[in-house]
Amino acid sequence: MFSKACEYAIKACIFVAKSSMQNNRVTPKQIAEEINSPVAFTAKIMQELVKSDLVDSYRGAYGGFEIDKAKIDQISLSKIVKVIDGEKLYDGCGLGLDVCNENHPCPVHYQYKTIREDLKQLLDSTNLKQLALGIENGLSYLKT
Amino acid sequence: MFSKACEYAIKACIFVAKSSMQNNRVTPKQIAEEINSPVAFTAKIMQELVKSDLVDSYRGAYGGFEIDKAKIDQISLSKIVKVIDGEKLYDGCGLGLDVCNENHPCPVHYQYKTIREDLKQLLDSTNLKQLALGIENGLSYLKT
DNA sequence: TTTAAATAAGATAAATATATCCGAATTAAA
DNA sequence: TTTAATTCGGATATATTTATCTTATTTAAA
Ligand code: SF4
Ligand code: SF4
Repeated sequence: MFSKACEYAIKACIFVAKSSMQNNRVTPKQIAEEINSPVAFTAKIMQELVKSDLVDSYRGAYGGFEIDKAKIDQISLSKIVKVIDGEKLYDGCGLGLDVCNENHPCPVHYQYKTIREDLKQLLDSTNLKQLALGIENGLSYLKT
Repeated sequence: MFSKACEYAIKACIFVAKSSMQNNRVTPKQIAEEINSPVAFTAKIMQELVKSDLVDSYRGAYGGFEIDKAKIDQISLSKIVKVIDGEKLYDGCGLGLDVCNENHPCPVHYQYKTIREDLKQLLDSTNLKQLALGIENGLSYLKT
């Protein structure tokens, strides 16, 4: 479904969001510890998220990553997925045809279409605030 | 969604099924031509499908691949996907937690669960006969 | 029995995804 | 101004996926 990098990105964002709601910046080391991921790889992914303006970073002592509190409920899963995995889950073909439209459908088009629509809907309508609250309330977990 | 190998496998099976319905065996070269895939890689994938008993192969002159006509509507997409990509799409976690169940859900569990159920349902209920007929009737295409 | 056409199998290569390492730049505080 | 903590960027390493090549084996028909 998602690439490993994207899984890490989603979990990292949830943790950074939760921390930011508590006014704490976090380091790659803390993130990796919290989501059970390789530190350096996670740091690389954070850089992409920063470049794409989903996360803010501050260098130097007492620095780290944070997300503007006012933006936390504006960041949907789809924004994160698009930054890391691109658009293919979003509008790619179930069977990877180059040309992919209603007039030239692949064999699974009719079955797959509604599922892709539902997935889009899910990714668009789920934001970091909801997910961070889920973690805070013990309804869900970032690692085993 | 699916790996490249799995996309080729699905398309190849559809083409073999369609050909078998017309009593024609097909070679890897014909398959690759028809689904726009690399010949040798496609041949490797066909071997896995044969080993898993989804496809029959016949060596030597006038040989090739075919699917028992009586079995074509018994082969669901889920069987093919499981052979090539394994169970992870089927029961893996949206965010790749090692432990994945209702009591210890990942953050997207509640949103993702129904989509995964729908996808399962789709893969289980769609069989090669339906898909092959779709191609035959010009309702869908195997390549661009 | 010979030949040509075909799959099977194993080795190898190329491309991509995942992961690590290190030095440079930045910054707040002592 | 020095130090320690931090991100940034580039280089490198490893693993996995995708793709190719080469040889052996099988088989139907001539
Ligand atoms: S399912 Fe439909 S939209 Fe998706 S690739 Fe196939 S034809 Fe294109
Ligand atoms: S979505 Fe649910 S079932 Fe899937 S990995 Fe997450 S917790 Fe597990």
